[in-house]
Amino acid sequence: MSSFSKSSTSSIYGENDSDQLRRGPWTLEEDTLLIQYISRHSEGRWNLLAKRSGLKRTGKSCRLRWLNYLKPDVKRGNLTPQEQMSILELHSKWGNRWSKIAQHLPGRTDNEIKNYWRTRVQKQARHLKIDANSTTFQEIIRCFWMPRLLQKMDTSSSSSPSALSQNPTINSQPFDHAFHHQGSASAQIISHQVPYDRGVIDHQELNSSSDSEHGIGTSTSCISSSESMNFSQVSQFSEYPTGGDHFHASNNDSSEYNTFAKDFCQFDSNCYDMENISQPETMPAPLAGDFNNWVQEYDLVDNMWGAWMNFGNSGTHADINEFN
DNA sequence: AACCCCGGCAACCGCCAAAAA
DNA sequence: GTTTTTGGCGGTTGCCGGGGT
Repeated sequence: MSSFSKSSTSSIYGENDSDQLRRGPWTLEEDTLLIQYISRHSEGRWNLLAKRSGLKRTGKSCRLRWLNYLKPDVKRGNLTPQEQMSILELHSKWGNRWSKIAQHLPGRTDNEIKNYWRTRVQKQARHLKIDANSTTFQEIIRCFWMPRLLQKMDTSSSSSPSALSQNPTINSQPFDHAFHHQGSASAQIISHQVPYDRGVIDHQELNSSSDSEHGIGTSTSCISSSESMNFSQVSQFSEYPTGGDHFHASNNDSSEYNTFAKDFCQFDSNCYDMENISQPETMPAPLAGDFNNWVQEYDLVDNMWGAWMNFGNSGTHADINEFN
């Protein structure tokens, strides 16, 4: 149990001098005190501020409260698709450099971005039983999640040029091109972009596509990094079959496939939930027990399944045509 | 209605680097 | 040049509200 809960479950003040600092949630009075003090003396010198303002808080606590909550330009509310897109893209470049990422999202704090990543993005990784920092998951984000956001961005700004082109942090061209020239359904984008039926990966293409300076979408290949094709992460997919034989189970008799399908559909629905949009009519979620029909109509899941098989087969590619 | 579970988020902690003494 | 203080960062915790049973 943390010291925070200790103080909050008993008394907010301790027994001795050093414990006379308040902890836990801020009250309206404390917020007012802090705002008033900063309006008169400006921010900074947080320890001094804590002493002189009359707040029984540490300087660090005051700073945190101000920067993450009280500061006037702190933007509150749900992250827009554009902001989500930026986070995904910038995190792929910089990793957990939350403050650096936050600098590119005006009004958003590093804490908020960190929370978004942990509660939303990592949740998807857990559903798919993948390490959120793995190359594989990054590819899934790039191939699956980002096109959804692009779709949302474009539909929400239909009167203006492509929403993506308005985001300076994203190299929009390839996705933009894919979006406008391959149809609006994300399933189409994905099925065209994912070369899962390729047994050999073009490493020249891989190298160009993993150009970190340009970030996402610099290639039409979704399984793009050479690292991801080393199959060194097979152990991560131990719950999924590693033999090519399983892939023939396009009928309902493959429990492994069904497990994968369930997880994938959960991932899918979570993506929709996250963006607060409804699934397009062109790609409805499959009904329970009707998954195979859905698969045959929309080649989304079997593409992903093919990807698993590619990983699991150590390079022996699965023939996704067997599905259709 | 009561209980449980879970996700979101505010706030804390430890560590480290830069600035100040 | 050394020590102390301050500020910033990333990781973690636990409260709280909503939904499900």
